[in-house]
Amino acid sequence: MPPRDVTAAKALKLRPLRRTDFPCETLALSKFLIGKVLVREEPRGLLTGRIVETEGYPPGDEAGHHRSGLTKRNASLFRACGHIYVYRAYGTAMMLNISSEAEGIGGGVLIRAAEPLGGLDVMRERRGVEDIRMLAKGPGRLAQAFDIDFSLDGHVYAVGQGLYIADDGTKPPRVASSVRIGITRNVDKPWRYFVRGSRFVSGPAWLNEGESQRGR
DNA sequence: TGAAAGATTCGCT
DNA sequence: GCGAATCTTTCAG
Repeated sequence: MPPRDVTAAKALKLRPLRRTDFPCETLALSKFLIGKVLVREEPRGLLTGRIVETEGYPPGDEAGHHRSGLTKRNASLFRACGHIYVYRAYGTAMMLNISSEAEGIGGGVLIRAAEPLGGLDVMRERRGVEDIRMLAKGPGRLAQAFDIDFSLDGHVYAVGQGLYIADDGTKPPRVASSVRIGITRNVDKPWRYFVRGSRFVSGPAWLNEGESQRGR
């Protein structure tokens, strides 16, 4: 008989994706994840949110943590695509990534923001805010709302491991791209992807209107 | 062993 | 809207 989590997911009409369903290429995976549902399994129930913003850090990208080769800290980025990489930036914010290239090649996708769908009370309690738009808008907030920590780092992505991605059958949203946020190298590469018009996307408003509407 | 940088967030003006 | 807080890892000497 299936675990309770799986039953609950079924009730939400979620179809958990397997690791083999992911495209094994950084930018393809970045776009693929937009519109999918991030699911966190925890004792109090399922936390769910639709992914509305990602950033790709392909092999050779000077802005990626894998730029200086394999180290103890970034080892997860060099694992086969579908491994979870978690790290802390600026001492306070946790970031959730998924490795996106073949074993031995450094590359990853950062999940930057999500639209909360289920488990809102738990998220509000963790985040200490009521506004639904503030629950998972930005990588650090998303990680806090979904209780992401180092215990997930290095795990192979798999359904039933506490964290997975699902498809709820909705049509893929219109995806726009822009330059990435918060980096100092390769700042001109348009490897950030987001749902145009979503209020749950982080970053300055002018960046989220889409590159085609910037007027130049 | 020390110094510097970093894929951000929060609070205050 | 702007500036400070915070901590781990990495690189250089």
